[in-house]
Amino acid sequence: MIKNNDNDNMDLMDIYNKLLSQFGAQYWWPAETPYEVVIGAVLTQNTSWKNVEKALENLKKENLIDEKKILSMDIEKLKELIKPAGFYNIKAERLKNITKYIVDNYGTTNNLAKTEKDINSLRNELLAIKGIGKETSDSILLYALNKPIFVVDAYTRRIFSRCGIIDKSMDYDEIRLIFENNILLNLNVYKEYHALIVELGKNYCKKKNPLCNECPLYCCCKKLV
DNA sequence: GACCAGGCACATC
DNA sequence: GATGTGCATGGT
Repeated sequence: MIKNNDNDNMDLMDIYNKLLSQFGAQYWWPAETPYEVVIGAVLTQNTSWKNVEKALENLKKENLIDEKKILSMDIEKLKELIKPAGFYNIKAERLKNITKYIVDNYGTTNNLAKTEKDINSLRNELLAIKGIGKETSDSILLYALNKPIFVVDAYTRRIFSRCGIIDKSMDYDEIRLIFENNILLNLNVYKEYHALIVELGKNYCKKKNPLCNECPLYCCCKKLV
């Protein structure tokens, strides 16, 4: 897929293996329960994970990682607790929205994970919730519900367009399908690949350093510069 | 002080 | 359909 002097025909699985050997397994998502994944997925929208951790810690201190408690609690109190994660007014609404969907239709996130419905049906249900877009829904499907769907985020777009594998103009699902059609259909690979992309992005592929020769994928990118 | 972070909805053209 | 903007805190 990529051709250059250092790596001929590197495909998406080669890149996966390269990242895995560089960074090691990430064991995502960092959460103790599926519902904590749901909360984290909403809180991390356009927000660094460090800030999300502070908000999650506030909720954990009061034993609030619980669907019924979040649903019934005062929204102003919820805003206060998640404030460190930013955008707290809209995120409190979004947490209420998705939690109401879970409780009304499945009771708990654990029950939701056990449903017989296919991935596409579940995805459409999640996308119908106000505040849940594609990345958030797919993060929940993959990491909370253990459904094999590839998560595309800003790092995925940035890194793989710099590598020339995808085009910047491609929309979310086009990019997602490129990955799903070119990597092993394996839950663990899906989980690790996205986590490894984030790890790579945080360390080497920020907006400010578009090309860093320390980057494990430098060999793939430099021909493009 | 500017810029950025594991998005999303909405307005406008 | 593409592009722009508001939402907000905390780290670099």
